[in-house]
Amino acid sequence: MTETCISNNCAECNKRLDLFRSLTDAQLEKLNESRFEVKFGAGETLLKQGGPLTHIACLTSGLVKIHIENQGGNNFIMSVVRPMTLIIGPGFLRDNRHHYTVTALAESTACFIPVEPFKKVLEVNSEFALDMISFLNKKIIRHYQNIGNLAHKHMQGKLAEALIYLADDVFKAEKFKSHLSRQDMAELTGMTKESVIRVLKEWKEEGIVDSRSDYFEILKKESLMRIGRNG
Amino acid sequence: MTETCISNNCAECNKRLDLFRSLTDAQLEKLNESRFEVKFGAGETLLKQGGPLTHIACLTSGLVKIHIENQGGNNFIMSVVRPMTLIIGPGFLRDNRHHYTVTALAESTACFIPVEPFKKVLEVNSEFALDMISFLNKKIIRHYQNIGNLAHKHMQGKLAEALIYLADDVFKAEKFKSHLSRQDMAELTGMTKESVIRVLKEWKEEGIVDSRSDYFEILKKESLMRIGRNG
DNA sequence: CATAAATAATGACATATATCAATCAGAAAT
DNA sequence: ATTTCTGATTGATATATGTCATTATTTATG
Repeated sequence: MTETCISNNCAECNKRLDLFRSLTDAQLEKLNESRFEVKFGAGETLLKQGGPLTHIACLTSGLVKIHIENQGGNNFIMSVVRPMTLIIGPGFLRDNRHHYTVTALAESTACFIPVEPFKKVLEVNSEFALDMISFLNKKIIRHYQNIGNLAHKHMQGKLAEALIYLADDVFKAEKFKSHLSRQDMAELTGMTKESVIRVLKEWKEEGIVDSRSDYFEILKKESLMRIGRNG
Repeated sequence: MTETCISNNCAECNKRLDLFRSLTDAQLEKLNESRFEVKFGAGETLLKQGGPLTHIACLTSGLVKIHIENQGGNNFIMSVVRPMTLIIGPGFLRDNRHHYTVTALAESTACFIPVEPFKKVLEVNSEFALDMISFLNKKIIRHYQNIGNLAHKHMQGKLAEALIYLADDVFKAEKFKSHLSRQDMAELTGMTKESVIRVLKEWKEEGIVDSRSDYFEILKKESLMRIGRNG
């Protein structure tokens, strides 16, 4: 472990990343050599859209949102990311710029690895390269969901899909503390915060979803899934 | 050339694909061995969402749309694809299903290559694998545009972005015959066909875009880009 | 050429959702 | 405990866009 490391998660983080399962010890070591960890407070920016993509990041603790910023301050939250997830933007092997911003939702730590050694390892380990392609394809499938939701669904459908995404893919529980404000929920769904509030109120009255600030509990999963499906 | 080949494009198509630039002759031959070509009429389906992803496709002539189908018949057109483009969906190395449908907009021919030899070549040629990652990242960047447009832009902004996409990325000209119906334009932008018609009429009166059925001519590119940017 | 069919265009109307302004509640600070 | 501040909530209103019905235009067909 290098002395730049802050948390004891860090030494192990590469080994625990599923995407790195095919790496040899020597290859892991190559990545670890130049790795360092940084701590972020809630609201702080880990990576900035438009900025240079010099490192890949791995969240080791906390919670972050990945969002694209439009002109006019209109954000869209692409995903909410928990620890042990690799963050590598589509600028990699393209323009080497960030195409999204990553912001901490809670106090978080992230491990940074320069792209060069990462690229070198991809070049010599084809199994890893295929895993990387699979990893990107998974992200693309998720984008299709986003696009399908935004293109034609009504508020209820979009919010239902967002809550199911948080429950199933992010927090893996029916009750969770999201660390997301109403404004964040709006940016996750492409609605306004007022509309989020109104739909949430409606569902609380109907006993479908209970919510208090950033805490959510899905009470009638089936109903919510039906609302999501039917738009 | 195998005897299943119909057009003389086919024998050369792999060599002309930019993505295949790093392949050796032997690797190209490996892909060519099991390659075959199929002809499609306008409106016919090349690949069906949900169906098995057994082959990758390369459009050799014509024009196709790649679209995702929602329950309730709500489509969204992700991209319009011209010849010499590889079509490989995100089900590759994941669930081996198609996550979108590909439909011919005009009479088209496509070359099909089984995924297995393709995967084998990826395994032995790391430069090719990196090119593949770059190719996927390019698609992801395009998805971000789609998402940004759908999340917060008004009709004029969305339609402007769509026309600029067609002019710059697909047809590479300010005048083009799109082969897209008003319904297709609606599905490309997440609007209704009536709204597309109304905005197009408005722009014809203002001299920004001229249009007759599936023919478009962008007259004031600057204005259109401003509309697209400001939403 | 005449007819049918499909697609495009128009207009009237409904409604979902954004916008704006005001109030409320809980957290943080003094 | 009191004040301050931020975010949540509510309500009134405006408006963008969808829906539906009708007519026009183009394309296909016998």
